[in-house]
Amino acid sequence: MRTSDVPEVVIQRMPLYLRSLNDLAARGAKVVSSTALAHEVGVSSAQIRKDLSHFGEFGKQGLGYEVDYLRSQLERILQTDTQWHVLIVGAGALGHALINYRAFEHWNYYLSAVFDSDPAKVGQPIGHLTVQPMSELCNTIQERHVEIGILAIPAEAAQTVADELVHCGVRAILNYAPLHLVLPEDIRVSHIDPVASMQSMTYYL
Amino acid sequence: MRTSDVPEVVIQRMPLYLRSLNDLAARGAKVVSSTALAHEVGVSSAQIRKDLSHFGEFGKQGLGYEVDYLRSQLERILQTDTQWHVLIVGAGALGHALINYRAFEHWNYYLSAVFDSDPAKVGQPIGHLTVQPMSELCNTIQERHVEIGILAIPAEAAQTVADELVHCGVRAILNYAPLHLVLPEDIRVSHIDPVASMQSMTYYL
DNA sequence: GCGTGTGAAACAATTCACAGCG
DNA sequence: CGCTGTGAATTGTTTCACACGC
Repeated sequence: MRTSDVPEVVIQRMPLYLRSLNDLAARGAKVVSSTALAHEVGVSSAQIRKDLSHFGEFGKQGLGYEVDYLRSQLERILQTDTQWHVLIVGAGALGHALINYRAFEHWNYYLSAVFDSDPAKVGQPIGHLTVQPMSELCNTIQERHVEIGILAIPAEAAQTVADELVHCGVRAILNYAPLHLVLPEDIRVSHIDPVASMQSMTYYL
Repeated sequence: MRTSDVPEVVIQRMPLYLRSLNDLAARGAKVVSSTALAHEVGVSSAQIRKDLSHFGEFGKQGLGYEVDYLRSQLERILQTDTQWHVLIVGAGALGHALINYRAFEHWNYYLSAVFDSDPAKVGQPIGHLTVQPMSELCNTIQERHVEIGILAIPAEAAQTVADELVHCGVRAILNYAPLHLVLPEDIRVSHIDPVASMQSMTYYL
């Protein structure tokens, strides 16, 4: 199947499947049915079968899916079997938390550098990194082949910094700043906004 | 319109509209058309008009929407015009970042308490809070009328703690732990998973 | 028998396009 | 004339239900 005809909602569910397969493997499961996996992930079994069918036939009729095999296939599809170089812009509390978040490295996302525009923060160590000045942004992206940027800065600066990241070669941005980034179509953007999540929930309360 | 017939995707977009209206107001805009707001938010103008129509008629034909009026209506709908009491479980790097994140208070989400199961962390100050032991969870929820819980703990503990939160009266959970929580239907859950967001992006790279 | 993979059917969301009103 | 609000049309997503193969 070609990239362009897999719906984006499907791509967003694939990581959930991968995560559950990982958990199942850790618990010693060798085989899993779509029904069992569905229960684990919180979706319907038909949805899992349909989603996976976009990429091939991974199961065995009457049996289910081999956990290790399906996991390796999902890792290949999501490209989590190769190393990615990531940088963070913003050395505040969020930047700290992200750098200390071990799950990134566990999933092959290596935090290569952290930047901040505040001269008082430049030079400070955070985890295994040292805060660099914004002037070194482009060089670092190109020298270390950074493909992904994380924006952990206030909204005011985010569009400008995002433009710079893209200009220097970054192709995906995880945006923690509360605004809609306008970027070229071929740049992937994911947006995390805890306040928006809260507001959606309080609607129902 | 009744709650139950407004699609969930619409509810998830409402906070984006509110945020942009806030920005527009800060920039001095008095009136905004669906086209202009759409540009700001990154959706189509028809979608904005359709979404808003679920809740009433807020615009003026030939003119657009009064920024302040629409904003106040969205705040009412999302219930961001009332104070909410929030607690955090997990006093790690993420817990620190969340406590220091001023946007919560700005939007009427007051962090009332932080808990951790690690005795070494109990008693430590974080921002304006002091880390409490898990044994005080239920009492605090009930005494301070906490409606929302944030899980900033490892996946292993998350289901157990979520069950406890719900048992003690919490009605919405913002879940940072990488697993699917199984909870009663009337409990709202939002899930934030940076790794899943990354994995969806690297699919396309 | 069991559970996948998949067309067909049902359902949901988005876009279109325009009547209607200020 | 400009822009909202909204049915109708389109497009997209999920569920159903069953043929097929282990």
